[in-house]
Parts: sequence; C-alpha cells; structure tokens
Amino acid sequence: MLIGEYTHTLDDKNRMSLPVKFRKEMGKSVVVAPGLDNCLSIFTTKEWDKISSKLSDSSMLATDNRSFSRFMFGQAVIVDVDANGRILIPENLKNRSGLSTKVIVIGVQNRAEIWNEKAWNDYKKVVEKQADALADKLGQIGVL
Amino acid sequence: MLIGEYTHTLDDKNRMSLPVKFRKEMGKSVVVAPGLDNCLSIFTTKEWDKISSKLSDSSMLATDNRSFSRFMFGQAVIVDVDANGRILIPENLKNRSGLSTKVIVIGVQNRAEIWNEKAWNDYKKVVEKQADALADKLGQIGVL
DNA sequence: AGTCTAGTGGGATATTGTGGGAAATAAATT
DNA sequence: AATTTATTTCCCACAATATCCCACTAGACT
Repeated sequence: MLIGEYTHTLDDKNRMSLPVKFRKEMGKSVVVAPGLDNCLSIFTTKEWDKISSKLSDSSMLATDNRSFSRFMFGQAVIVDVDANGRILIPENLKNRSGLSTKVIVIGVQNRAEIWNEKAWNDYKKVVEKQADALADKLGQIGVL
Repeated sequence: MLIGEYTHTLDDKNRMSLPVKFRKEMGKSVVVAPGLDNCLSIFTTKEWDKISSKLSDSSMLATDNRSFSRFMFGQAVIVDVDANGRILIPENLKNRSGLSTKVIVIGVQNRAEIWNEKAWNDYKKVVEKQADALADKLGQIGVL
C-alpha cells in the first residue's frame, strides 16, 4: 500500500528518486502514465497489466475506447528503476504536468502520483475547503 | 506491449526510425496501413494476420466489410526494417496523413501509430479537455 | 562520534537517431 | 540494344543524447 507525501527533486536529466518506502512494492520497473488533474500516475507493472487488459476488453464503446487507449498507451512508458532507486520521467509527461525541479510524490493506495508542487498545494486547499462534503463522505464510509 | 510517445524524423527519402523500444516486438518487417483519424498504423506481421483473418470473418456485415477491407488492404504495405531500425513510408500514405519532416510515433498496445505533430497534439488536447470522461474511464478500469 | 542510508549530482561510456554517399536496380531516351 | 538518367537500397559515419557508474552530502540511528 502506497501512502504518504514526499518532496523530491526532478534533476536536469529528468531523474526522480522514488520514496524509499515505495521501492519494495514498485519493484524494478514501473509504468509512468498521465493522470487526472494534471498529475502523473506511477503504476506497478502488475497494476498496469490489469489496466491494459481492461482496456483491451472491447466492452467499451469503440470510439471512446480508441481515444482513451491512444491517450493512455500513447503517453505511458515503462521505465526501469535504476541502482539508486530513481526513475526517468519522459519529457512529454514532464511538460504535460508542468513539473519543474521540485515535485511532490504521493502514495494513493495502488499507485503513486507526481505533482507540481504548487498544483498539489492548491489542490489540497480546495479539498480542505470542502471539509463538510469531505466529512459527509467519510461518514458514509463509516470512518467518522 | 507498444507504449509511449516519440518525436521522430521523416527524412527526404521517406525513412523513419522506429523507436528502439518498439524494435524487438516489431521484428524485421512490419505492415504500414492507413489508420483512423488520419494517422498511419504500423502492425507487426502477427497482428496483421489477426486483423486480416478477422476481416475475412463473415460475421461482419458484408458491405461494411467489403469497403473496409478495400480501405485497409488496398493501401497497406509490408515494409522491411533496415539495419538501422528504419522503415520506409510510402508516398501515398505519407500524404494521406499529412506527414512532414517531424512526426510523432506512439505505441497503442498492439500497434504503433504515426501522426502529424499538430494533429496529435490537437487530439490529445481534445481528450484532455474531457476530464470527466477521462475520470469516468479511469473509474471503469478501477484506477480511481 | 561513527556508521549507515536516502537522495542528489556529475562524468564516462554506449546507444540512438539521422544524414549522406556508394552501389545496385529500374527507367528512359536515343 | 546500349548508354544515360533516375530511383532505390545498402552501408558507413557522426553528433546528440541517454544510460551506467561512482561520489558526495545530509540526516538518522546506534
């Protein structure tokens, strides 16, 4: 289970170290893909296999499926984790998410996400503001 | 599995190098065929065989099948991958997809696609704009 | 204090992508 | 039919870039 928030560096070679707490679960190669709200998703290869098999399932409408497949597969990349626990972020994905040197890595259950620092802080603020709605949700889940 | 986005050059001899990550799977000859949405599709010979057998499957409506078969078979070409990992793009297919010197090659699971740069960026933008649909899809897949 | 580890930086090496020329093939003109 | 011209294929070379490897620093823990 991937949890927690970490501030890491994307160096000028587009390398980023995975939080050490994620490494065991991540294994020696991961998939970097575009995520929602302008973040990047990092999946384990296992998770990725699930995703791709669901996508190749033709139960989805053909045209939707086509554009979505292109979007995901076309931009995702399988990257090896190097000897220092770092991965390489492709330039196009880096640009898409507006990542600069300082990035935020967060764990979200079965995936990790990479955020532009400001975007993440803004996002958190917005969510925080919706505290009532949040409490409601948590209540529904039975957490509070 | 073919994934990722690469910017390549279509030189004045209509040669284009395949991304090195695709080469192993592509083997030493591939099929270049017209794709949907004005791109070009590149299939492995294996995939091509699957496609052609599906097309000859009579479960498809006869007229649809006939026109689509013409569309595909009529313009598809088997091309060899040269010693440098390059393939030759036939002039007519190049023109059809509005390809110039700078092209985008993307992997889409079982096939690769060649796009005019602008066309691909526009396409991505359209998909990205439909954030709701995107989230929906991801939800269906079980990512969210 | 000393050791260990996580995170980061930088240089050397290997590979990729691309351009261009030579050789081979095809087309054309006389 | 023969020579020239055009076109295609093959091969080599180079530059840019990615990959690998090692080193350093700061902090945690003993």
